[in-house]
Amino acid sequence: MSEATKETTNFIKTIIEEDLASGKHSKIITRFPPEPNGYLHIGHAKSICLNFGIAKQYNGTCHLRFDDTNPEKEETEYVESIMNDVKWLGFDWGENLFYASSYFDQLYEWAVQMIKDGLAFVCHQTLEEIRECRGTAKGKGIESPYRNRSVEENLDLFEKMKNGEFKDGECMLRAKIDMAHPNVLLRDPVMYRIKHVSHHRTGDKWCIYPTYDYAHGQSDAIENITHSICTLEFEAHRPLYEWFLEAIKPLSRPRQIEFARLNLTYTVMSKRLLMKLVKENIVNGWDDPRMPTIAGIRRRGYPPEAVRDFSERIGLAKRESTVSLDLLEHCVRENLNKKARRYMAVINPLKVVVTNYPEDIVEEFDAVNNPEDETAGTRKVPFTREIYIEKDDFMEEPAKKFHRLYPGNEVRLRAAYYITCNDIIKDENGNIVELHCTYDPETKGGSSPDGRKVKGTIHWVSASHNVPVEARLYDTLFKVENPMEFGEGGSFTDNLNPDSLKVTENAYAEVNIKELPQGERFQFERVGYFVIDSDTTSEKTVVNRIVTLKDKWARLQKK
RNA sequence: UGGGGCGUCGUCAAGCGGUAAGACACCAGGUUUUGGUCCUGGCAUCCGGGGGUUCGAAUCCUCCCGCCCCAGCCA
Repeated sequence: MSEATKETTNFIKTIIEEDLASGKHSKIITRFPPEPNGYLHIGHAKSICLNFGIAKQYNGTCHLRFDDTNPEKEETEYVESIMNDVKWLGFDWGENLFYASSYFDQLYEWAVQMIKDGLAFVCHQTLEEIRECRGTAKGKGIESPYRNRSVEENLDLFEKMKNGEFKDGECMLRAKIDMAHPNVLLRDPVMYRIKHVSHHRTGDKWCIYPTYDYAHGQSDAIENITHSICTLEFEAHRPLYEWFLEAIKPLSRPRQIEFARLNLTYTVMSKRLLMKLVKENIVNGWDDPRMPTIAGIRRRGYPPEAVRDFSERIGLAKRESTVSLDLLEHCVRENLNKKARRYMAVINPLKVVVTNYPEDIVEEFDAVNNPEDETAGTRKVPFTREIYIEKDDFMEEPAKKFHRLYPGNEVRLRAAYYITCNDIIKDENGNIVELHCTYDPETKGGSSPDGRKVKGTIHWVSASHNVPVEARLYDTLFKVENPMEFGEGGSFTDNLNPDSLKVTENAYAEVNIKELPQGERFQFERVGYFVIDSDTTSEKTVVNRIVTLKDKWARLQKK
């Protein structure tokens, strides 16, 4: 079950294996090329795992390259968060940290060469003129009147562009391809635009910046990338990617391969929409545990190994798809089940007085830390006459097949004693405020010498020896599988789940919780997996629910 | 309607001419000091649809249908 032994195959790995077998490549080099203009999300995690995973599997390398060709949107803050996220996922780019902006000189030289070869020209058309001349999808385009300028004039003009002699948008460098090409991207695409804007790395050195199409393939070539893996929407760009490579003829010829990006049920993945959730304070920042951002799932408590496992299990193909959140949660549970220690906590307390138990005694029981891992050992849990149990674990009038606590029934308190419910104490409004039970001293530790069976085992916390916790119970941010399905004139925010976060009022956990460091993941038995949140202080312990346990009883009740 | 892609179980996804892997979900049982975990069994006579080629097709040919991407000086 370990992730390392569970590697599957996919069409990209097949291509790589063929290239290795044929001798086309002896070393595989991939790259993860984020634009530093936003936070990474789990969709990026798929790409990161793919690119770094392939490099690892085939003894190659994977570069981290910031695709920073548009200074208007990019910031250093983002490059830091991106590096942090990649590291958290467990990948290491070693010495291979690059920036497209490092290649601006080389890119410029190549552009000059292209002008000399008659493959590029400076165009003075306006934005509107370009748009009109590009033609419609079915009609042909019209050539720019500047298309046939002489090499000398183009060289002179391009130099002036670089030297800042033109205003933003006044002119640009275009590739000379074919205005009648059926693929509109090949109708003399823009290579350089003028932006008198400081760049986060090159400062004011440049006022002309290369476009994605002109920069990406060449950056791949400079880094000797063998397989340039990107998402489906770039498929139509591939002919252009190859055209530039053919025009420039760099030593290295990378190959672009496209795959379908990840979509997940009950969430949205677009940067624009995630930005809106943050900007409008619908969530509490980029690292809100309900966000699909890497920062969000990290704070939520998802283990990076589970994310990697998920990434491997979803497979890879070219057909667009939406993966069920169930699979991600399954990966998280599977990972945590084996690693997370168990503790007890009562989320919604109901007081129980064990009437035949001495008043001034505190007994300590040994509780198993993790039934899946013997080496995890045991811990001491204090037991007293007054305890809390979960409200849901008691029913005055038991439903069918309910085998927890109800009048006259005996249940096991996990790791402690068997108790039987004798009395229900209610307030003037008829609300149950307290239960009176009796325990059987012979059942110490949770088993009876006579071997009698109890059907239910419930968790509990001492009413006097505990630590109050603020438990943040997270659910999906949206209440429907596809948040983008909304009515006319509506918005994806119409599908927000009003119960995506519930904060407990008076939850109590066993004292051992106090020792756990921030970021520690564990299970509250029978409740779910939790993590110590960064909002925890010496006065207040805050825990986030990572994921619930599967609940067969809840399913039974629905029937 | 121009160009580029894609259509296999509820959701992902193998399969590449020899008679539909696997995972998640779901259903039914068993074990159990977590109604958790674990274990056992079930779950596409059928591969978007129609024709054709072939002893034999999800895999080849053909026509049709559906969905996605492309008209930023974004990536």
